[in-house]
Amino acid sequence: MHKTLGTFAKYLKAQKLKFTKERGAVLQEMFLHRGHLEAEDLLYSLRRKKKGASRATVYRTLELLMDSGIVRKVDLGHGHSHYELVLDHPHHEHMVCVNCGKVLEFSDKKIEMALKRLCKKSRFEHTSHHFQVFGYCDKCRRTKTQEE
Amino acid sequence: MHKTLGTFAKYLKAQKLKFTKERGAVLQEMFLHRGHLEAEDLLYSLRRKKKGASRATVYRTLELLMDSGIVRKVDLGHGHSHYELVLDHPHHEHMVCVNCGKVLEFSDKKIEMALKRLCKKSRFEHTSHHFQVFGYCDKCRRTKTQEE
DNA sequence: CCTGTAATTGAGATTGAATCTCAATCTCGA
DNA sequence: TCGAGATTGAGATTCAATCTCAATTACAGG
Repeated sequence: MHKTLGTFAKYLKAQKLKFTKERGAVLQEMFLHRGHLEAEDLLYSLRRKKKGASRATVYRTLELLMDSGIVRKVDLGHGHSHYELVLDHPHHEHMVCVNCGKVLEFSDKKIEMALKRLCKKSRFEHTSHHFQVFGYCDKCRRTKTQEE
Repeated sequence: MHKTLGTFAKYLKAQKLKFTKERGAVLQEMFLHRGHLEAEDLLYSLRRKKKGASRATVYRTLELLMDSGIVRKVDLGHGHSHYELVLDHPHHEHMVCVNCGKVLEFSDKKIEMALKRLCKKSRFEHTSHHFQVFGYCDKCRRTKTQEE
């Protein structure tokens, strides 16, 4: 947290932006929850603690956190965004359980290599990608089988 | 088209639903445009031809077309859905140019295999997935380089 | 070809995520 | 400490998508 806070402060200063308690609160909340967080959850979580920040500020701050490389936006196929801390967490993909919503992370060198090769073939300059796999996690798979 | 129309009619009958001119028009429009179509574009395209179908009907019909396996929903990372005909078009992934919006399709056995293996390892029952790659298509890549 | 009924439609309201507006407030460097 | 310029928040707005419900339509059975 301390290090990340420093990164954020440095980023803000470089952009001639200001460090405010609202911005600090949003970053702190991201650390508290870890995992994949929705903007609305973050908003209500802050409200409950009376450390409010308006909806607009939450979204604006998340934007800044992304620009400074502290947070990344995650698409879990829910039709709205989730956010996660980058930290020492390298790029990865997500498996989403369509029954309980659980999210597993994975990454695979073979897939990365294959993608690189495909882009080259299509003369496509890759900048980023999203890969969401949907299905049933171990637990829900078992439950489902019993019910049938 | 004829064959697909038959499939749709059969599906509707089996579900005790009715074949209406609005539903026919939506399916026809999907054939006219091919490629990846947004629901709103489809709506306005129909309106221009006075073969209207309300927004509600367009969305409802797309839902039916998906249930009957004629159309599939595509996530191109735009924050809203696109739709494409399934036809003899097997499953594939998308490369989206962030500059001009062009969409390239690809699919890769190696990636499929790797994914299968990963799911097995995580005891995850795969049902579907979305894979969007963002970057610059050949043309935009060249233009971009010149401008720098 | 009729008819009755259950499905369908469309206009407009509603939802939910996300963004915008702008007057009041706050931050921070000089 | 002061003031310019950044920030905030309440509420309006946008946009995709869904819902509501009265009026309309399709179609199976007679």
